Formats: sequence, structure tokens, C-alpha cells
Amino acid sequence: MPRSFHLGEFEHLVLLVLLRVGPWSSAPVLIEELLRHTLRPPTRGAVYRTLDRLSEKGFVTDRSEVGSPERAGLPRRSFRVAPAGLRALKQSRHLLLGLWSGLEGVLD
Amino acid sequence: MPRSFHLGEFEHLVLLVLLRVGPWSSAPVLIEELLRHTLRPPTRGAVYRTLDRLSEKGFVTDRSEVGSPERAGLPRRSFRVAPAGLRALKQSRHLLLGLWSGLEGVLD
DNA sequence: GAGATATGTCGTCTTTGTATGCAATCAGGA
DNA sequence: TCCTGATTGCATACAAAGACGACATATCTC
Repeated sequence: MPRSFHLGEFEHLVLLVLLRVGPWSSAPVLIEELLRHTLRPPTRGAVYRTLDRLSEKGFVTDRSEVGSPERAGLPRRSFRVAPAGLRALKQSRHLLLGLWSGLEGVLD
Repeated sequence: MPRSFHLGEFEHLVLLVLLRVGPWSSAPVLIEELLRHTLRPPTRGAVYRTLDRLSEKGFVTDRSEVGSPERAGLPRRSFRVAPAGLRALKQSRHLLLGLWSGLEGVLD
């Protein structure tokens, strides 16, 4: 997939979930949302790795907040979908919608 | 993703395309259809490997026809989506539709 | 402090994705 | 019939993605 922008399956999910929960969310929040939608509980390691990769690709922007102990358990790292990430999401969506078109009956 | 049924990104595409082109299609036909929908030209090797894996997982059924030289260049191996494959496709679709819901404006 | 809980990192392994190249098959013409 | 080139199937090798689990660090409560 060296073709620059192809999202892996899990990368796709993580990116989508990040878009849902909103800008500057932390990994635990993403994990919680993932759990709500899929039944599989992803390990934190998997999520962080994926976020790293998405970050390297420029699909998400991340920032670390060191000195803001506002509330209990405040995360140090938060993420948001970058423009390129949004583009990739749109692209995947269009592709799938196109492939599904005409199969509505078969696929429920 | 050892979780039995998770489709990889490309596996998903190949399975979907197989569903589109119809039961007992050959790899070249799938490749052609893939080209029509995605802009990336997958190599034959990639498609065959993916079909092998889908077959191992029970998502596609394949058969080899040896003695049917009906027409020019008739393929020897053809594939169809197995029930488990259809289930996996439905599942992926439901998941994505769920994650997209509410984001229509953002994702076009 | 001390213990419990929450958060982030990393090494390692398995699974997927991709490219390359060889072997077999087949069509069509010399 | 025997080349020749195109098509098809597959093995091999390797890169990227996904997953797990152990470890480290922080934070809260007491």
C-alpha cells in the first residue's frame, strides 16, 4: 500500500472514531468509543501504535500537554484529525459507497 | 485481529468486488473490476494471495476447472463469496455505516 | 509516603499487503 | 506441427499493519 494514502482497516476505524469524539481527544476516550461501536476491545498498545502511524502519515496531529493537571487522570497526549486524514476518510467512504451501490439488497 | 473474522482493507475490497462481478468469477475479472473502482492497479500476485487467504478463512469458495476449453483463454480457477464472507461484508458495512452516521456533513 | 488506578511506551510477533519472476497454458500464424 | 507471444496461476520474498504484554510513569486517595 505504499501508495501514499491507503488506510489500513484499524487505522480507518481509529481515524473515524477520532473524528466522532472530536478534536483533541485522548487515547482512552478513543478506546471507549471504539468499544461502543465494535465489540472487540482493542489493547491500548494497538491504539497508540496506530495513532503513531497515522501521525507519521500526517493523518492526525498530536500534541503533548505536560503541565496541565487540571483534573484527575488528565491525559498528556491528545489527537485531532488532520486535513489529510479527513481527505483519506472521505476517499475511503466514497470508494465503499460506490462498491456497495447496487448491492443494498444483498448486504442488508 | 485474530478475532476470527476481521477483514483487512484489501481483503474487504476483493471480497466486495467478487460479490459485484458475480459467482464463479476469475481473478482477471476481479482485477478489471478493481481497476474500475479504485485507481490503484493491484498486481495479480497481490490478488491471488488475497484470494488464497480469503479462501483459508472460508470467506470465498474456489474451484478449478481443468477440462473446459469453451472459449479463448478460459481461466482455470474461479471464486465465489461464501456465506461467511457475506456475513463479514455485512458486518463491516454495518460498522462503517454506524460510525459514519452523524458525520454526513463532514464527510461529504 | 504507600497502594491503587490511569496512562503512555516499547519489543516482539503474527497477519496483511505488494512486487517480482517463473511455469504452465493457449491462440494464432508460419 | 512447431514457434511465438500473450494470458493465467502461483511461489517466494519482503514491507507494512495489527496485536499483545510487560514495563514505565503519573496521579489520586488515603
